[in-house]
Amino acid sequence: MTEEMLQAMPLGRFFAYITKSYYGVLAKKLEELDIDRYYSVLVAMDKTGKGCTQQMLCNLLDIDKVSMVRMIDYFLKKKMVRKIQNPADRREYFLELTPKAKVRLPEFYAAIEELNREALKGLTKEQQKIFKAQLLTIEENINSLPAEKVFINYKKSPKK
Amino acid sequence: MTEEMLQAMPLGRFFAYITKSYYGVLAKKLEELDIDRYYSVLVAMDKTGKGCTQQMLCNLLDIDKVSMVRMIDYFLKKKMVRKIQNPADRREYFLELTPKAKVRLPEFYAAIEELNREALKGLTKEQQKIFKAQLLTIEENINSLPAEKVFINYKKSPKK
DNA sequence: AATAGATAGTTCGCACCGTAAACCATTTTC
DNA sequence: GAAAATGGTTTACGGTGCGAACTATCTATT
Repeated sequence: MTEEMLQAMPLGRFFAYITKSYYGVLAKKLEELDIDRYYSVLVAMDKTGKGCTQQMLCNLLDIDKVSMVRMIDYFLKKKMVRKIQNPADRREYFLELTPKAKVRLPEFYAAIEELNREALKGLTKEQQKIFKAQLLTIEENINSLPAEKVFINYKKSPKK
Repeated sequence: MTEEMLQAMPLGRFFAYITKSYYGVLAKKLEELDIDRYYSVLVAMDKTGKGCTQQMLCNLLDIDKVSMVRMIDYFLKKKMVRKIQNPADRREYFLELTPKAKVRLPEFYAAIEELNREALKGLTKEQQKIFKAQLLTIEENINSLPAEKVFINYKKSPKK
C-alpha cells in the first residue's frame, strides 16, 4: 500500500485487520482447548464470578442479548456453563462455569497472556501502558460521536 | 469492567470494539453519500487509479476474491464502478470509478479524515505518529505467528 | 388486589460476511 | 498442444448482528 493510500484509509481498517489476525492466532493457540469462540464472554463470566447473569454480560461487553443467548448456548452445549435460576428473581439465571471449564482456564488465560505479550513485543512496559491508555482514549473519543446504530439493551426506554 | 477483567481480556477485544464503534460513526457521517460499506475498497480503487483489478484489491486489502466480487457488485449496482476488460489479458477487468463516484470522493475523504482526527483527539501529532507506528508493529508481530486460517489467494500453490 | 409497565431471557427471521468448492475463460509453461 | 496457473463467478453453508415479537416474572401505581 502506498503511503498516500495508507493516509487516506479509515483508521478502523487497521483495527479491523489487527482484530482479525489476532483472533486467527488465538484460535490456533486454543485449538486443543475446545474453545474456539466468545473468548471475552468466558473471561467476563469467570472474572465476574458468582451472580453473573446474561444481562450483565451484555452490558459489560456491549453485546446484544440475542447474540448473548447464542453464546451462552454455545457454552451450555459444551457443558462449560450451567444456568441456575435466581430464586430471588426468577426471570434471571446465574451463570456458573463448570469444573470442565475451570480446568481449562489456566491454559486459556496463559494463551491470551502469551499472545498479548507477543503482540506488544517491541514496546517497553511503559510504552505498552501508554499505548493501552491511548486505545482507551480513542475508544472514548469515538463513543462520544453520533453513531449509526444506537446502543444495546436500554435499561430504560426513553419514551417520556 | 474491573481492572482485573480488563487485564485478562484478549487484546483483540479492544480492537474489535473500536472497529465497531468507528464504523458505526463513519456510516453515520456518510449516510447521505449512499456509501454505507466497503469504504477501504473505494479508497483502494481510487488511490490505485488506472489498471486496478479485483485481484489487486484482494492482495492489497487481504480480502478473499469471493467477497471481493460481492463488494464490486455492490458498487456496480450503485453505478459507482465500471469494469473494462483488459484487452491484453482478457481474464481480468480494470475497475474504474464513474463520475458519480468521483463527485462523492471529496466529501468521502473529508468524512474519513474528520473521523480519524476526532478519534485521535488528545494525542499530539507526534504521539499520533508513534501510535500508528506501534499499530503497525503489532500487526507485524501478530502476522509473524502461526494462525488458524492460512491466507488468501495464493499466487502460487505451495505444492512442490 | 388489580393492572400497567418494565425487565430477563427466548425464538424467529433477515441481511450480511467469510470461505470452501466447483466452475468458466483465458493465459502461461513446458 | 497439453497441463497448470490465474482472474473472476456462482453456489452453498455456517456464523453474526439485530429488529420484532414473545413468555415469564417482577415492580409500581392505583
